[in-house]
Amino acid sequence: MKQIDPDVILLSALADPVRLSFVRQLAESDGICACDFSECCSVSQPTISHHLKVLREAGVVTSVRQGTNVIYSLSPEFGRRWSAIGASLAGLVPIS
Amino acid sequence: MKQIDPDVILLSALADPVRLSFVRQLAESDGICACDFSECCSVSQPTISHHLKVLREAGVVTSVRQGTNVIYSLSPEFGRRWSAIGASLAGLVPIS
DNA sequence: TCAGTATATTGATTATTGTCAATATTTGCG
DNA sequence: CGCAAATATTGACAATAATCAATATACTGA
Repeated sequence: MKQIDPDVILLSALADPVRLSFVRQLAESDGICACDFSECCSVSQPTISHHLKVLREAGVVTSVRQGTNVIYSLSPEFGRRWSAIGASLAGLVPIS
Repeated sequence: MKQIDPDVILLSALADPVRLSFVRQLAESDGICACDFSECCSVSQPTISHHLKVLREAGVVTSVRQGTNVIYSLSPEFGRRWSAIGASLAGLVPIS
């Protein structure tokens, strides 16, 4: 069944050890070259590219080209979306 | 690959449309009988039981028996865990 | 204890997802 | 243009997860 609920898409994007590792790295920096993700998780270049695509389509990350490189960053909307889901699921206070 | 990261386990538990629907319902109430989840998602009783087990083992819900029924509730720790993950991934302010 | 109801488990099947090798595309530079 | 480097896509396969039918277990009340 293809997902339509954007929250399920977002959660699915994060629910993978490789992708969550990527996001954790991105949370610590202002932008990471796709080529630098290969250091962490012993997966192939196509697999890295695939995971980054999943994160991008879920709205977790954004990307910009710089020459032959592509720089990935956390999406500026991600924090707000996380907060909103937390508000609806656990009664947390959403970001205003 | 079996998951060990508890955050991946938590996110995986939520990253399913049926389970997220259950959690949304639980967020609106103080406790729901397992038998009452059958109304929403047109899945069989064993499937409901399976999904509730996934949520329980991930720490999202807790359960208590009341007679032949089992009442499920959101785990009291869930909000804090959500908040902590948001803090680490998106720089959100964690619950104190 | 027995019958009835609710929930859980087992086993099998199907659907989805992660992974890689091979290849294509994009970009910068002589 | 032609080459090299970085990233993306395709196609195939393996691993994982969702689902159900059948069955087992737990509890209540007669």
